[in-house]
Amino acid sequence: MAGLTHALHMSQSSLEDNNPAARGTKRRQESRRRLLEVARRMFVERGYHATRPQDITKAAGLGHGTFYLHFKDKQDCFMAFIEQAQAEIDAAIIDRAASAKSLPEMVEAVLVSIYDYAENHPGVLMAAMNAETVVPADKLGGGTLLQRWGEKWGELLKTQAKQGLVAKDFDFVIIGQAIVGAIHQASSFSFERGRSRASLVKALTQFIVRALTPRK
Amino acid sequence: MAGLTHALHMSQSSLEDNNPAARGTKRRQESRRRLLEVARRMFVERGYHATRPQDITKAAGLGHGTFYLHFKDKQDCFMAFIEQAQAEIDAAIIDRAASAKSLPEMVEAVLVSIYDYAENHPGVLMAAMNAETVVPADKLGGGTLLQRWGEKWGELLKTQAKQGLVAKDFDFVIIGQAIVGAIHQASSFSFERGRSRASLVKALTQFIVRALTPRK
Amino acid sequence: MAGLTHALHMSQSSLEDNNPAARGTKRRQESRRRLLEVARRMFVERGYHATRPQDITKAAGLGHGTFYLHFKDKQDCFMAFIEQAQAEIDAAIIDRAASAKSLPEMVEAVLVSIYDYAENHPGVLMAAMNAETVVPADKLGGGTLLQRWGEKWGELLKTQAKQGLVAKDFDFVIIGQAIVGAIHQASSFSFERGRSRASLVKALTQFIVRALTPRK
Amino acid sequence: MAGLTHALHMSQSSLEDNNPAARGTKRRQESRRRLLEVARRMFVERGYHATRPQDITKAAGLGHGTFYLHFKDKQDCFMAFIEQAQAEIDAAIIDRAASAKSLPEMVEAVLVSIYDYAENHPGVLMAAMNAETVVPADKLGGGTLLQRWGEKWGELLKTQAKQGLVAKDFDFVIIGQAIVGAIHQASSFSFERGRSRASLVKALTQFIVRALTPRK
DNA sequence: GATGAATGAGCGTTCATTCAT
DNA sequence: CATGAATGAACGCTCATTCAT
Repeated sequence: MAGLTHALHMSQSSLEDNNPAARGTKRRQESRRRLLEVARRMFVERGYHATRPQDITKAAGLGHGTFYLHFKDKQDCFMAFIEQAQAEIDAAIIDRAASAKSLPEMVEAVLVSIYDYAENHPGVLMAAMNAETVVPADKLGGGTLLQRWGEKWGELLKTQAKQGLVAKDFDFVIIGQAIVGAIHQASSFSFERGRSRASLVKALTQFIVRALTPRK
Repeated sequence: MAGLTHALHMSQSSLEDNNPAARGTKRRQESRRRLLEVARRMFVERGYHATRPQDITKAAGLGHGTFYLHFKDKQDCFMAFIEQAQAEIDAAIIDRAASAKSLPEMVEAVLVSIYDYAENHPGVLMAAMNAETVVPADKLGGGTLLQRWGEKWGELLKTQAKQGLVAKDFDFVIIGQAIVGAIHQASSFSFERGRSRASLVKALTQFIVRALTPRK
Repeated sequence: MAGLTHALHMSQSSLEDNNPAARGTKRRQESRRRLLEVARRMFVERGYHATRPQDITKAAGLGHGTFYLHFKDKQDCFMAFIEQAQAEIDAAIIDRAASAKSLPEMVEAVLVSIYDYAENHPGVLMAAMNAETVVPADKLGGGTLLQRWGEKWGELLKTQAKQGLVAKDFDFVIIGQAIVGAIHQASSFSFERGRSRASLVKALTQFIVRALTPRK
Repeated sequence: MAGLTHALHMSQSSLEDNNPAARGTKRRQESRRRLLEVARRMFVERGYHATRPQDITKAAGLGHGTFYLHFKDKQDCFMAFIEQAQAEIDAAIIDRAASAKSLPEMVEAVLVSIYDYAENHPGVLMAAMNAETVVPADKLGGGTLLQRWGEKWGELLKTQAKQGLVAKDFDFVIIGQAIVGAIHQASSFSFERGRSRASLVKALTQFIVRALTPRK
């Protein structure tokens, strides 16, 4: 499963800046942290359009203008949130998937980690996935979160195919997308309908494994 | 394929009004038709937030106030558009899927009809699918378009399973969602990347059929 | 003196619009008139930067938004005021100058009419003259008010020179500017210092006439 | 030409402070000097309203707060610039005019020195002349730059008249203003239109000398 | 003396909606 | 039935200034 570990290392730029001058003082960093924390909560709970910079700063206990000390504008703040969230999500899923030993195990590991993340950070996953409905898409690093996941799945499956664990006659680029699409839609549905996580994991694993496993 | 034909008969409320007084004259109906036509084009091209009622009425050659003669508010207009679009999309897909004779044929028929629709009505499908990012979700009839499609697929597969055309040991509710999710994501990706429609149809059909076909 | 009568016919576009559709209803016209009237007063009394669109609409007894129904933005409103004022000033001065029979008479007529206008519309003349400190200059029609006046004086003097009323060996383009500059500065000074109008008119006429009159 | 040499000795207050405590260290003086240098450049290039204290301190390589260590507020800084500029301009013009031997020579000397200064310090002259459109006029020492120049011209001409070099029957207070007005307007026009400096100097000298020279 | 993060009143502007005509 | 002028709450954002460090 090592294939998953060459994770995405993108868009960390605004998360940490090694230039000591730009990194800012402790106070500055603390303000930014609080703003981003509040912004995250509000973007998730109310959505982008219903969240005003004023609301964010007020809830963070700061003045209106402070917002623009840390973010170019509202959109910039949203993107900082999205990048943070996507990095976090990627990390959470990769950590678990990396330890998987077989195809079923991997599918399960990914599903479980997604489910865990979604439970522990309600709404964040969905916000991250719908980021491109708010920001002109090309401003986000390399397409949708789902698309990037799909690409990783594709690469991963290609590797697995070489080892004979997955049928070789697939268009892995498309199949990668198909799988993450299946996971996404089935998961949102299950989650929303309050269905048991176990049944979801079982059904999806079964579906994906059957599709991919090579036949004699 | 009859399973698919009990289409959605929901939320027609604002499409036709049975109150004889309000049903209106020819002129009234004509105004509404033009408004909705323009609204559809604008919602698709510019998005919900970038479309103002003024823009719609102006492009329709009507006065601003006329908008509120036909729609309670902007959201109501958007929902009318969404309902119209969803009905249209459902119809377009059902028509073609209904004639399929086997699982592969059906998968292909659905894919082809989706692709055709998307090509002939650029943006409409995506707008319809992202409707819930604009309207509080519970106001839309019975969840997401994708969810409803997933439910239909589920029912359909259950029927097919009884006939032995599909493996019986699936949780069809979840698998229905998984399939439409796979289709959606793989399709958007292919479409966006300008990949050939044939390769998409082939890959997706292969994937879905392998997953579902019962093994000896 | 007919030279002065081919007055400037520029930038009337926003003062009156012959397109019946755009001309608007009586109510619309009335609103615009009131806005412009108040705007004029405020721009003159407080200056451009200290006048907020809100102040204008409030004093005009209208809602904030109404401002933007009639003017693209604050600057557009200012320019409408400037154009109105300049047209008015031009008219006021031309009317009187047109009846002059000799050089001294003409100088006096112009001075008197400027003085009259300045007294009856306090501040307007200065606002009109300093318009280019507020608007990027090239957006105003053909340079400064003073420059345009200077050009007219130049043309006028050229005509007079041909008739032998004015010395022929002048660079009339520059002299035109010099004269209006002299008038402007001497007038503002006199006006501000509360000096008698008669002494101003006498001194300036004397100065200009002596400079221009041909010697034997 | 001694008349011109009793230059303006006003409003030096913020240029040097005789309070020994506040006069400050070398470092302090150096900071102020740099701020004023940058401020001057920016006020000239961008104008008062488009220049923020932040821009000044940043370009000067100082912290934002430092600005208020040296200037009460933005307006105070602007006035310091204006006073500096006016003193500089006065000096530049007086130096040259002081050596003139006759009326034509003097007029020419003044024109040449103004032109030279304007070329060597682009925009400064204009900024200095329009200072009162930015600062409430009465805060500037003794009226407009142009007015003060006009007053000096008046005094000068009175002296010349006593010597019989200039006609005696003028209201020199007004004529002084008229002359600087003529110079200002003709010069700005020529400068802006890219006309030759020689033709300007010739035309203006001719005009002024003819007006003032006593007749037999 | 110097700093720069923080401030918040205030800016110009938009737009969904109303209502007199 | 249709109109379009009018509305005003609300928006995202700026910037001269303060003050704790």
